[in-house]
Amino acid sequence: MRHNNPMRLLLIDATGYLFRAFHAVGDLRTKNGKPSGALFGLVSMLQKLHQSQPADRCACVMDAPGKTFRHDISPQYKANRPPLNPDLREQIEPAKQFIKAAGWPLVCHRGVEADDAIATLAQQGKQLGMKITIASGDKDLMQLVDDNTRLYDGLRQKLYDQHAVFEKFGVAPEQMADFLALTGDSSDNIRGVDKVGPKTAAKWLQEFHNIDNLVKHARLPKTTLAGAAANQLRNAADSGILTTARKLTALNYEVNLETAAEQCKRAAPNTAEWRKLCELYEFRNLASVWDNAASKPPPKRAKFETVQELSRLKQLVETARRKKTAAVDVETDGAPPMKAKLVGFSLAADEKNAAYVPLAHCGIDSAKQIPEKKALAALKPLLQDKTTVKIFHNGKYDMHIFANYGLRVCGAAEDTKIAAALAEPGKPTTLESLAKRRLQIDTIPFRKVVDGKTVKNFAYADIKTAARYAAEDAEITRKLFHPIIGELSGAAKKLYETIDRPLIPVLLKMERAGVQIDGEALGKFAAELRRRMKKLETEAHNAAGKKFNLSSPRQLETLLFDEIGAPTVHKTATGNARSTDERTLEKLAPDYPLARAVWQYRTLAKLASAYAEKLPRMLNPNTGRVHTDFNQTSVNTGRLASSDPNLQNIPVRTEDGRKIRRAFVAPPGAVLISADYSQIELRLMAHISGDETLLAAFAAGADIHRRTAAEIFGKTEDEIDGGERRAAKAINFGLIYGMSAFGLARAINTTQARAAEYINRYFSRYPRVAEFMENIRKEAAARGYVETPAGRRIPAPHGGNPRAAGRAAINAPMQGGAADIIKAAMLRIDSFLEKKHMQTKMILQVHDELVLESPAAEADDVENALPELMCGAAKLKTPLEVSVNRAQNWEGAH
DNA sequence: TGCTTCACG
DNA sequence: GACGTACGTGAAGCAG
Repeated sequence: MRHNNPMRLLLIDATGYLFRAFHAVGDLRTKNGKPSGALFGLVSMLQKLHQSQPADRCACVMDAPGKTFRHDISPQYKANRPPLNPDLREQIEPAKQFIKAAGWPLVCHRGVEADDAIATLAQQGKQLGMKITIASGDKDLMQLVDDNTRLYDGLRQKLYDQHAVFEKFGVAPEQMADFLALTGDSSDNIRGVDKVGPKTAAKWLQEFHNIDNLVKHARLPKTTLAGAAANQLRNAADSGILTTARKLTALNYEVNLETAAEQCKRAAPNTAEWRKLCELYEFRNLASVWDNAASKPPPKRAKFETVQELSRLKQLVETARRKKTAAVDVETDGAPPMKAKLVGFSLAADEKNAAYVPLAHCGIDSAKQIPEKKALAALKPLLQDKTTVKIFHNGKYDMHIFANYGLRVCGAAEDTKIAAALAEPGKPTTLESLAKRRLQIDTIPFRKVVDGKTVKNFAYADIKTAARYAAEDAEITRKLFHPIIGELSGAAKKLYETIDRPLIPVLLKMERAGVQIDGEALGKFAAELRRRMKKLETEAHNAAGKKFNLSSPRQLETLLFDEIGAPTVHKTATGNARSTDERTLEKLAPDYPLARAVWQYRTLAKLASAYAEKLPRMLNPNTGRVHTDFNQTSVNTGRLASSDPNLQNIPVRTEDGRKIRRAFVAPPGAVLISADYSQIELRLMAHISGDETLLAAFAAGADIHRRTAAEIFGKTEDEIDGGERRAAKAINFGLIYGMSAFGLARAINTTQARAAEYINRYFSRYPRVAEFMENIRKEAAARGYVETPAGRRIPAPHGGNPRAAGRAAINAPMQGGAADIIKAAMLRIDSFLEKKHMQTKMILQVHDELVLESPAAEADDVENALPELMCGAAKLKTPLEVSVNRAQNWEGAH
């Protein structure tokens, strides 16, 4: 037995996955009609399992035809199963072929159910001291969980240990067989005790531990087990139903298998066979999954060097220019991009060498560093060489740093982070994770170099350690470039070359331009907010009868629900607490002064701390402006995200909130111009669905909500009242999110039945929209992704709540499509401003809105040009519409 | 670090 | 029969 480093055994319930995939993926077929959905689901799951649950031994276990010992116990066992779907049956044999081609040991024996084979292998593994993971979603297998055995539900990505089993069922794993016998199992046609469901079964087993003891107590003359369920328990015990059920739910740990757990070694994948199968079933994305890991040797590592002589740096620059490619990476003191100081840079000038050039390290080893000015002067010809490709990973950051030193990056620049986000949408794009995933290289973690304590920032790292880390970053970036770029094809390649890559310098300009903030006005407003908060705090303390922290949901929960006795409105998302969110407080406000005071306090607290006080602190002392960071890869749908500070969530909905927006100002002699797309996501829905009624409404330039109301309420637009228009607006809004009757009912404060009726009427008036919703759900499940009209792939969530996944799939093409369009518009606007040599600058993007700062003399020309620049960014079946306004501040320009 | 809440489109 | 309940973010403040 190995104690320190136990062997890991992975047992996969392949039959279970095949069945679940068959229902989850839906009707996917090859072009000549062979069903392939279940296979696709199973094979992708197996491949993911292999990565997420690494193991020394593993087995794919499948059911085999034939009667088992359970049929001898009860002839009814599984007798209620409908006949196997022929499409599913057809996929069982190919599933085995895929498993074999991947090199996984396959365990499949006539007369042995997968569950029992897994139990037997797990038992063997335990005796050998292995750590066991069972990959299955089947609750029958929960009984195998113990100190060394976990169950992993790959579809839901949930790992069950003893604690998690108890959490879910209310019983320990070793009680699961009793639990299932009591509740019965309709899918296996096991009759349990009538009137006993999971709650009662768990309650009984918590008190009496097992069935024998439970039945014993149930038969005592003075038993506490009374009521209908207890009577049924005695009946089931008397009639033998319970004994039979218990025999059926117990797993058999001793079935005959030809393979022992110890021998379940994974063989090398047969990549030729695998490719053949993938071609046959048209799984293009899966064909090459084994190529990287198995057949390719780990890449040769570069030689790392520290450059402390100017002449050597010049040599490297020459090499890079001769090679026409260089990977470049900067190291800084970690300050925000506009303020950060350069500490050093690294350069991978060819495949074999990666160099680090320390510039501003401050330890005892720092004497021999090339003077910063000389080093940058030597680097400049490379950064500005139009014929040499500069490869960065998140190049916008490096460009900021160089720009801080007056150095512009010109000519071809590539970005492995942006490219990776398009090549493998949804996967992490950090250098570290790409190195691991694509090159099988474990990089030195940044934390190992800069721990934040003894080494405050990169400048304090000793040069040797710093060089190893930094040179590696350049090496990895260079190694990643060709494979990632090579993988981009079709729409992804076009998006990279024409949208996402050219957007980098545009975003760089926007961030560097920043936005002017009236700090003084914000300071005054903050003081006012604090005064109003103080009053509300006193009110709340009086209402509560004691002092407490109004910002603590925990304290408020106790006060409101336990001490004051307000009714719970709803639980929090995790189900751990009674929510005190806005919805709750609003509901309780009329009856509970405490709720009303905290509700108002919260609103003000948010405005004060997140905006009125935060924004002036974010002013850059050099520029006197606020500079955000636009992130191109953090949103799966392709939207931009803004952070440090986030300028995409500046308040607008309330009067107090708009005061914040009023502090976003144009400098003297300039104006702010805001241009926003009207209903862009709804227009995309019209475009994608092709619904003629909806397209016609947009083509006619109708008030879309009024028109929708007229359609669903069967009236003319003139007859529509305010309430009806509001309802229609909520529906239009909800459509984009894949609404449910529940959600709509809540949004417009009506009954679920009425909301369902509205939705039905909508779909009968706009049938192609209903079709689109259904198709996109299916497509997401079948392919694992959906696409925007420009072909940007957005991964569909898998596992978790399938309804939520469907909604995300509906939303993605519209949210992502709008993002593609506004990005294209930004590029057009940037080119326009450059061509006209204008001083006007784009400064903000808020998903469907662009904000520009324009000298008064240019404002008319810009305002006139914007509609065409933005509306011409995409050709849709419906016209795009933009509204443009200008003012001295952002609020006024809206 | 995770949870809760809340600002935006 | 319970559960959860519109999509996508970033950030603050609390509590452990």
